[in-house]
Amino acid sequence: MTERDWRPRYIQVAEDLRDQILRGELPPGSAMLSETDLSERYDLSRTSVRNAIKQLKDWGLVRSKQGQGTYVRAPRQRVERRHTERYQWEKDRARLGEPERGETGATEFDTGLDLPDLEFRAKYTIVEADDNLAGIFGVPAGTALLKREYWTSTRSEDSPLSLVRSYLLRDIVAANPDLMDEAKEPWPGGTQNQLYTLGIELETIVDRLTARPPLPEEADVLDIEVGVSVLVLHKTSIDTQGRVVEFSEVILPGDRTEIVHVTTLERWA
Amino acid sequence: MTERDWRPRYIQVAEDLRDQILRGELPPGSAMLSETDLSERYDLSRTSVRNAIKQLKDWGLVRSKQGQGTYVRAPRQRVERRHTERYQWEKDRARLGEPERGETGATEFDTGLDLPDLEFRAKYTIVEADDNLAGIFGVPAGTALLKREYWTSTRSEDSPLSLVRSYLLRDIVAANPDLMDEAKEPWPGGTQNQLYTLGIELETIVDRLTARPPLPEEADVLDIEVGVSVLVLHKTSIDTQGRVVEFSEVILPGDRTEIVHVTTLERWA
DNA sequence: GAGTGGTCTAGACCACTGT
DNA sequence: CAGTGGTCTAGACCACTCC
Repeated sequence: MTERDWRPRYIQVAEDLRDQILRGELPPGSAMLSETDLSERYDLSRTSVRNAIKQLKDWGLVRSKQGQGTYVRAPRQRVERRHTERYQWEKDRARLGEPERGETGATEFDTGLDLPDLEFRAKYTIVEADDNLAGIFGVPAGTALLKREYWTSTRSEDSPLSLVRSYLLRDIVAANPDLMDEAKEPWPGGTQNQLYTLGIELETIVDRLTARPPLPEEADVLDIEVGVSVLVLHKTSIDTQGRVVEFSEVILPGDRTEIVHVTTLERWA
Repeated sequence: MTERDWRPRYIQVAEDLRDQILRGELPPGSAMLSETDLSERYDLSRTSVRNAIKQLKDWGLVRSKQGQGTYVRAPRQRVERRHTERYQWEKDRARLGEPERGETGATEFDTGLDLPDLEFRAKYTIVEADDNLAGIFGVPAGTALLKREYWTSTRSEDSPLSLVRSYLLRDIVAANPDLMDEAKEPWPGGTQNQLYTLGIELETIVDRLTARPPLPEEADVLDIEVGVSVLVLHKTSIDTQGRVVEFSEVILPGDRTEIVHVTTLERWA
């Protein structure tokens, strides 16, 4: 750390520690000096040192555990979600019989993931459409919807890869009682196959993407610091008749998710 | 604020103020009580009150100005980036003559925005490809690249909508000296038209999206708090011969940007 | 000059984790 | 138990803005 710097001391400390982490002197998983040690080391009060550590948390570089210490975060396994290909792939398989679908070896569902070792929990409820959902589906507010919530994770890690809230019109789904039974999840073939059993063919899927800091409960469930961002995906599925048949909100941890979209352009003559 | 709560006082204060903001009792733009006033009001030290305010900043709800006060942030105008349509639209116009392109009334370029009142600054430099860029373009490390940096904003607001770092192979671009002159920006017709003057036709565009907290300098330039997220878009443009001809990194403020991708599925027979 | 937020100190007690 | 981070206090001085 250089002398004579006009910036706040705690920022200088934060940057010094950041550089140590980025240079690999403080490898992922290693413990930092304790706050009291750091305050001696940098000749600062513990409050200022905590300020510096707060910065590092906001940058997503460290995490603290009460009673233990502060550790350098390991860059976690990043997961690619190739939406363009995935949606078509799911559609291609939606009409196949269950054996063929099973043979793909993939647990296919809403998240677009096809890792072989996925695990998830589901919860179904019936809710009434609020103004926002009513607008999306083009139905009156108060219309009954089937709300499906998913917590998806890989078996190897316990922190979920995604949180999903998915909505379907109850009156449409009711034609196949199996679809209203959360115990039937994971449905082999995914949502598009579920819709196929109702005679619905999807034609268009619209992804809308934003980023924001996680809500406290999301940070908790996804096992991320408040200083890490989440991707918010609003996915609208439209069938061949132009009806909105499904809407889902997917919350993804920004530090481990990469969403891929491929646009193929028409050739010039 | 209810009595008897096991959570930290500063969190309770933050939530109390958050609720006041969400209920509209503290409208956007209004000043909050000063830190000293708040510490009297809640019977807490100024440090704890500052802790609460830090929370509100992390949630993106308020901003402080030294010497003035702390103000409720106005929810900013959200900008939609409809990538799927945009890329094709840009390609359709790339071959038109300049008059026709001008007639569309849009300043078209890399960001995918077509607001009529866009303003931006550009900076061109020649750099050598690092390992990462070399891998993307499939060229040896050290190959000369034209690096173009853009700061885009609307004329009505002074905070930029996006930061763009775009890379092109210098040896390809050199065929048209106009393209290496930053004073020629904004190029009517955008990047696809620039490439057209070199005889290059794009066929595929790959968008890769992630979210993370902003770096300090990004937060500064985009005028967002460190507690607000940014969307990071890595866009790779591939021509009809499968060559990567452009790579760009776009930084977008997560609180005002929504990226839209439309996937059209093939019809069942 | 008065008031604001930004930084910083030198303490204190607590909850939690290890041994 | 000792050591850790989490919370909190009651001060202080500073840079900045507005009047």
